[in-house]
Amino acid sequence: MAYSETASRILDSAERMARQGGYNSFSFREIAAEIGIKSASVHYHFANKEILGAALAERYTNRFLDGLGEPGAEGADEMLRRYAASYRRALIEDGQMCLCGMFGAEISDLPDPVARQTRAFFVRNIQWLGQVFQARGLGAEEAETKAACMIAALEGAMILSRSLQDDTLFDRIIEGYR
Amino acid sequence: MAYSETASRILDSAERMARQGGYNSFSFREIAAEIGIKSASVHYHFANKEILGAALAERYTNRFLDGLGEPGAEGADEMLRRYAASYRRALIEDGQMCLCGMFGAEISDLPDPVARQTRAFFVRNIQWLGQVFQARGLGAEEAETKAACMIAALEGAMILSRSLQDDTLFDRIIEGYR
DNA sequence: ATATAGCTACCTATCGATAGGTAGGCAAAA
DNA sequence: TTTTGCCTACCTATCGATAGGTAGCTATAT
Repeated sequence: MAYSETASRILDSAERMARQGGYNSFSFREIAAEIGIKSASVHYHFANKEILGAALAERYTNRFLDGLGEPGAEGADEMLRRYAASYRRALIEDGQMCLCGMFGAEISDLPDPVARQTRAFFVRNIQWLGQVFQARGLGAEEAETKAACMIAALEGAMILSRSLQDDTLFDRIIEGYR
Repeated sequence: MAYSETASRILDSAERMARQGGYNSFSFREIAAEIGIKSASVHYHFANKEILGAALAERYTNRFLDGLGEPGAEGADEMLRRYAASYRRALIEDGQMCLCGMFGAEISDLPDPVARQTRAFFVRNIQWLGQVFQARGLGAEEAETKAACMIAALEGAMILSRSLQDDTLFDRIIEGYR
């Protein structure tokens, strides 16, 4: 899906808000005010909130996986290091939570299309990381469990580091994965 | 703080909603409707939302730590097993997120009193678990990092298991800690 | 014993602000 | 001439919060 200039700016704005306070923290009005249009015009680009929310999660997932490249592009150790570095960038450079970590926490209250896209983020990430762990010689099942372990640790590390306002905590937590 | 019958029911109701959808997902009106009083009466017990939110996090933290007992009550391995089991209960029996994991994810959007109580949850949990890891012979600093690691893994495991609607995933993720 | 005063735990009614969402118009581009 | 992208001008529902009132209990003072 290629988004127009305005649609992209809507998504940028919504993503920033959602990564700070979750699904209920972005609104058509606030997005519109931020990018300089009217809230009715936001509805022109995204008919309703669940469509916007699902688009948010989908774009985030695609960008995230694109940023990772192919799981076999380099040696397994290097790919694991890269994976952790992606989360580190999201936390330290953007100063924000992982969008799908946030949505995942509140998933039971999300409209179905948003919940489905959120699940897709985790499924695709487990697959990607699972391939890296398989390259390290693990069986398919064990590799997926290891992948889920690492993703859980990274999402949790983001929550703790942000809560305690201590970026070095994130680094110390993920030290085993670098 | 000892709460009256009604105040406790308000907290119960708000906690359930907050653990599903975060800080913005509980409202005075909905709580009131659920327990059979008017929203103005909820304000009688908790003057405003940030006071209610902070009380929520404080009660949750106290209950959680009370449920754990003293970190030196049994051997370190047993205490670690108990700690993980507390999260498992919250997830599997209640079918809900950790309240402070949820608040932690959205901490940058929370009123200060709520954010402070949320931080207190993590600080006190790291201290508790840190003592267990020290009992295993680790130095104070290393023990606290290990503690943060484990808490991060558990909070993350809750998010993944709930998102993917797979309770067995939680167990597989925390297998190393049991 | 009774009047006074204050507290508790609710109520009704309403406030301004904000939420998501819609109908219909208008100007420029295709 | 139709589509695109925005606008004005609304709507209904809900938000947190407040004002003012009431029934019933308790404690003190007369």
